[in-house]
Amino acid sequence: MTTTPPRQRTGLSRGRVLSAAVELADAEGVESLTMRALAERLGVEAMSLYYHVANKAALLDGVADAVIGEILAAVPSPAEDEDWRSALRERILAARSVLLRHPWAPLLLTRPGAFGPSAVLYFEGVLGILVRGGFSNELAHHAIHALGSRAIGFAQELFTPADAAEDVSDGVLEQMATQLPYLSGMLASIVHEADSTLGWCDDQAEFEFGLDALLEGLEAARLRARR
Amino acid sequence: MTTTPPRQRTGLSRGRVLSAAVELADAEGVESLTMRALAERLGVEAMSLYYHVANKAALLDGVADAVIGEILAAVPSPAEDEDWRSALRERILAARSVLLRHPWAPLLLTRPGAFGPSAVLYFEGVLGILVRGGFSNELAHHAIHALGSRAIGFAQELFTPADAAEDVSDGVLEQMATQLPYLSGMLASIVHEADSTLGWCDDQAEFEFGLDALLEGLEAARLRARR
DNA sequence: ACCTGAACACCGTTCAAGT
DNA sequence: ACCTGAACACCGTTCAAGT
Repeated sequence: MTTTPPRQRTGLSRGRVLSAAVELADAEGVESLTMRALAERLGVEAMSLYYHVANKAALLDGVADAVIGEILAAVPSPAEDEDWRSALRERILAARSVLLRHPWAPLLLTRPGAFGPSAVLYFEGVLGILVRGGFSNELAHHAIHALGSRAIGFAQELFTPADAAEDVSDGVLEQMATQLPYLSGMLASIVHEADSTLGWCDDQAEFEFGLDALLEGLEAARLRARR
Repeated sequence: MTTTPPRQRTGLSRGRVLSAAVELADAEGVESLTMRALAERLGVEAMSLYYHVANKAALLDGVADAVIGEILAAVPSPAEDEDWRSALRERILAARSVLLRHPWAPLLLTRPGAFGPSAVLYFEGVLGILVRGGFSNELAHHAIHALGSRAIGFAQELFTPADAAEDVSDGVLEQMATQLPYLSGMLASIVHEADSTLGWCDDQAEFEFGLDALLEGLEAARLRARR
């Protein structure tokens, strides 16, 4: 009898495949999450993965739901006396703190098939907070749509003045002023803001501002509905 | 002298490559937008594309900006006497109507490099509406972040009760009731809603509800800032 | 039941070469 | 200046085969 090498001999499983995929994405980025690289990380041949996962799309769906599972574990259960707004705010910011550890997750979460069993449980919690807080089923449904990806802790943006910031260094801002008066004015103002010490925008602060604006609008809608 | 075949002999250009890419994505989906397929559509060899576009990433960035260019052409210029809220609402809904013709566009627009010259012009317009409407540069900046992808007409969601709808047909809803009381309650309510005739959710109505909630929250923030 | 090896069709991209 | 052909490294996935 020869002793096996000190590699794990537990055999694969869907769970081990998915958690290895999360680790790989964390370490090397999603673009490096290939069937072959994942197999190598598990000390196995690429084709072995197909026994535990139907195909690459199913793998990515599973990884997305695994991230939401991680969120579920991190999310606090609302206190009895807490109002809906701060309970929901707390839950969403907890979800966000998990996503910050997995910057690649939003890409997977916005794929069509990403809505899995953990997502169902997560939204059950969100919905419970809303309904117990006085939202009708219909209004709570609209509220969840209104939150969009913010409900799970991320906001998709494409406005990145940071990219334009490089060009602003020399006299380009003066040149911009005639063609883009509002943007150049805003950039000039923001440079002088004290609290934008690192980078142009404080992502966390912007996320919370947007979340609070939305929550305020939803509260107004709730009050109107009660009449 | 032999006559050339009736194919366009204009030669390639960055513009022709990009508009052909948009057409291809519209017709076959983004996943079919490969360098080889795009070349074939243009009656040219795949490698010829690299003369007009640095690589595939640059191609996708260009396509994303081309879509925003289309949005720019469709967006109305606000009337003189229009208040910021309805002017911005109108602009965003016009952007959305363009994106509905390119369902694949959000995927490209949320890529890191998608913020191009047309996006700059688009946000210059948004910012102008806000500043003329009484927002300070700082608050307008926060407002643009708060709008996120909604500013260009789409909302990223992953809450798709429609996917769960299939399973609800038989007695599963009763089975759900104990484990997922809130979701099963909401699903039961929504089925009975009159105006959800086709499908579960009216995407356009949900988008407008979320947009209006956000605009209401932003207006409240503006009023607070003026004091 | 679980894993493998060889092979296939398809990518993006390089490089030297044509006109 | 603009386009091409052949080749390379790398994908996801099939299939028949091993244990």
